[in-house]
Amino acid sequence: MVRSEARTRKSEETRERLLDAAAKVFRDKGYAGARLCDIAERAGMHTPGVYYYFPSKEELVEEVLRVGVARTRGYVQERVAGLAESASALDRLRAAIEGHVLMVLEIGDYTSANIRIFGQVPDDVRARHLGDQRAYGGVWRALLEDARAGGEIRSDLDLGVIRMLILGALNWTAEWYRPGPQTATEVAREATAMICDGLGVR
Amino acid sequence: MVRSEARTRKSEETRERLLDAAAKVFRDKGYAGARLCDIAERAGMHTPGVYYYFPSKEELVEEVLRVGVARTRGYVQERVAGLAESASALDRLRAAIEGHVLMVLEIGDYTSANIRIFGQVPDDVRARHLGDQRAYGGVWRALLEDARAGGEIRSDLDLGVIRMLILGALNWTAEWYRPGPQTATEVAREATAMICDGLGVR
DNA sequence: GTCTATACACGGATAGAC
DNA sequence: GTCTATCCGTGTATAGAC
Repeated sequence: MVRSEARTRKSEETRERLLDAAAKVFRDKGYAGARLCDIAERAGMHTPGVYYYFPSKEELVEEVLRVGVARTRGYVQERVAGLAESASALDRLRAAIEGHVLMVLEIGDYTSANIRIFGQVPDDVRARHLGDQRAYGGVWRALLEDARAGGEIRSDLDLGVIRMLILGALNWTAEWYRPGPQTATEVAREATAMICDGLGVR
Repeated sequence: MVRSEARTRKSEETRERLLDAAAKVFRDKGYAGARLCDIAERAGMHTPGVYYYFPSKEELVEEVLRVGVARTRGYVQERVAGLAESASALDRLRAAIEGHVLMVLEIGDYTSANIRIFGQVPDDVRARHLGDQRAYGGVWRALLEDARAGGEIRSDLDLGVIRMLILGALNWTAEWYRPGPQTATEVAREATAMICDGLGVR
């Protein structure tokens, strides 16, 4: 019993190493450009070893996508929930923006992988993943609608479009940000400033 | 002389058909996912025909990238230049936002292709293309700095980061927008509203 | 200029030993 | 569980006819 548990744990760890490696390689090379041998090597094994854990490249990428949204949603919700009761709806939106940026730039290889490869995976994989994606979109929809209901944001905006513009600004950071000139927190600060308050002088 | 000119013109047209096809296929499938046979078929020829016009897949994608930024920059600058003399720096920024969005969503297959595949092409192709990309970035840098110099936008922002956040919000529309609920012009309007004025009530 | 035929390399996936 | 060996489909690229 103990032995088999230990074995299971080791297997669990290897599977995770493999997923971690897959997230990084998919993010860097894209779906079609990522080779299973690159992923295997990064996880310290050879190509066929992958097939002990996942039946195909498609199922591997699917799991990366799934973990990506799940962790992102969890982290963003946690940050929003961690605010004081007195926080305004706009403050909650700011917290979500900051959380999402930190996941993309610092914490989440799975998050950045998800962002970069979602548009490249085979149609059936993307179709199966759409539900998870929409659930995360729902978090943002609620934040925006709360803010509008509370009169904290303008009433003349199409919140569906605004939601995608916000996520676009944040997701695109995965394409250009390199640590150095600015920290991820600074990028998040610029984002909340522009999105909530605009560039124009007040 | 006439004969050879006619031949050259036809060749020129075929080359353009091929590039048009390449832009669409690269945009839809990504760089690695795009097959030369897909591109050739869409252009009404067979795979080897491609090699009469381009020596390799890399040089083909390079040309698509080049045309993409060139046209985008041209169109955006044209729109900005078309404004009345009395236009403010913020109005000029709004015109650039609208122009860029229209290129991504309606006019420019090469623009959307560029956006979606730039991060996927082989390193040497991307390196050769960086100069063009930066030149277009310069257009936006100038617009933002003019606005700041004129006191039309807040002085506490990092314009380098802001520039990338703006382009991110606009570029990401290529990932989610489908004609239907909103027109491209409406998306552009939401973008200018959020970016220049912010979500918060004034 | 564009075709058919084909060389050639590569990457996903399987077989079977250990 | 992970290895070596290998199959096989696919995609870039070339040869050479028309």
